[in-house]
Amino acid sequence: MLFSTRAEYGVRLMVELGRQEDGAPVALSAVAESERLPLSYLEHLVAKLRKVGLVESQRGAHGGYRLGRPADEIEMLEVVQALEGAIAPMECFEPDPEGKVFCSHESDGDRACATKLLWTRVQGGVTKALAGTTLAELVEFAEQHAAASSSRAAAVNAA
Amino acid sequence: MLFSTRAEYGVRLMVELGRQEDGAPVALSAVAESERLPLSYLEHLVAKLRKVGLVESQRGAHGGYRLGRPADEIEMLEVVQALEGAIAPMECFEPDPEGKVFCSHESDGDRACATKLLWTRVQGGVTKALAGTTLAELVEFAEQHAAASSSRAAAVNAA
DNA sequence: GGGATAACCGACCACTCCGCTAGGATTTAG
DNA sequence: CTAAATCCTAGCGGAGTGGTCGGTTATCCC
Repeated sequence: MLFSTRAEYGVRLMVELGRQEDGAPVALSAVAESERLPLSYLEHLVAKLRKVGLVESQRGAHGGYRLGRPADEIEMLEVVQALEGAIAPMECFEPDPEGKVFCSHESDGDRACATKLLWTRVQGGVTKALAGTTLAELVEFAEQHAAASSSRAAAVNAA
Repeated sequence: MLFSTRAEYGVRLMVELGRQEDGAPVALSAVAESERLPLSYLEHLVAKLRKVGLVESQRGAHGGYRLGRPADEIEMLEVVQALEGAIAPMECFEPDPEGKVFCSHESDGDRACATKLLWTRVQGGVTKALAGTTLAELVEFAEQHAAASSSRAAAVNAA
């Protein structure tokens, strides 16, 4: 398993927030119910997203969460990084501030990291996939899926 | 961390075997020493590689392991899969026999997997990177690195 | 044949992380 | 004031990681 459920749940949460096109905040309990996820666990995840500004919160009654930015300006790389921590294929890979990867064994002198070539490529593939996908895409995908599903349901009800 | 040390150690092992161009088997203890890895742990890893035919073993004195095929016919995807199990970005992704991904929540009817789009792309990126790299490439990379390292050492000795 | 060498095999173990719960404190709308 | 919501910290059971250990089998060399 490349990622844990934190990424899965967190992304689902972000999509759910993204579907709320007006700025009204969505209560976490609503998300928990519609996605059938444990509320108290979601609280931990949303805290991570809030810390990096991906979501904003409004406390008190009728409060909730909303996106910190428009969905089409949110790369999924940021989301997953906030939830899972830095994306590194291997223990010895420390994330360089500027996208580049760095192997902490490198200074060992001997050929410690023949594997660096491989992990660098893997990391490139992952970050490219994540950075190349915006939240808006996922929201649209979900919307289509929901429409298809509800029209199926309507057909069943009609029959 | 995308992968555990199993992949790291296992790949290092494969590279080490690949550097032995003649068919002579390499004792695991030799690999363990030159890569500074625990021998008894390597035994478990090499067992997985043997089970899928990536390496062959010769028992008894002067025995050891050799590659099951030429290094340039070994995709790293196979190696990593043998070591880490099927590459799936998320719990619900079951590996289809034919490269395609399949989400086990899909039949839920509701929009369970808006995230499928994202994980599919991620998985594509990873498998592409892994499948597009052969063991031969890594062996060559290690050889260059070793050459540079030893020539540096020679320079130091000469000075 | 008898060592020595090395692949095999299975059990076990400490530790960490994941997924989740519990309980409370704080803020805010009505 | 009170209900609803965010926020915060602590803990916890289970699973997986990263090994270790002891023993068994196969093979070469003398």
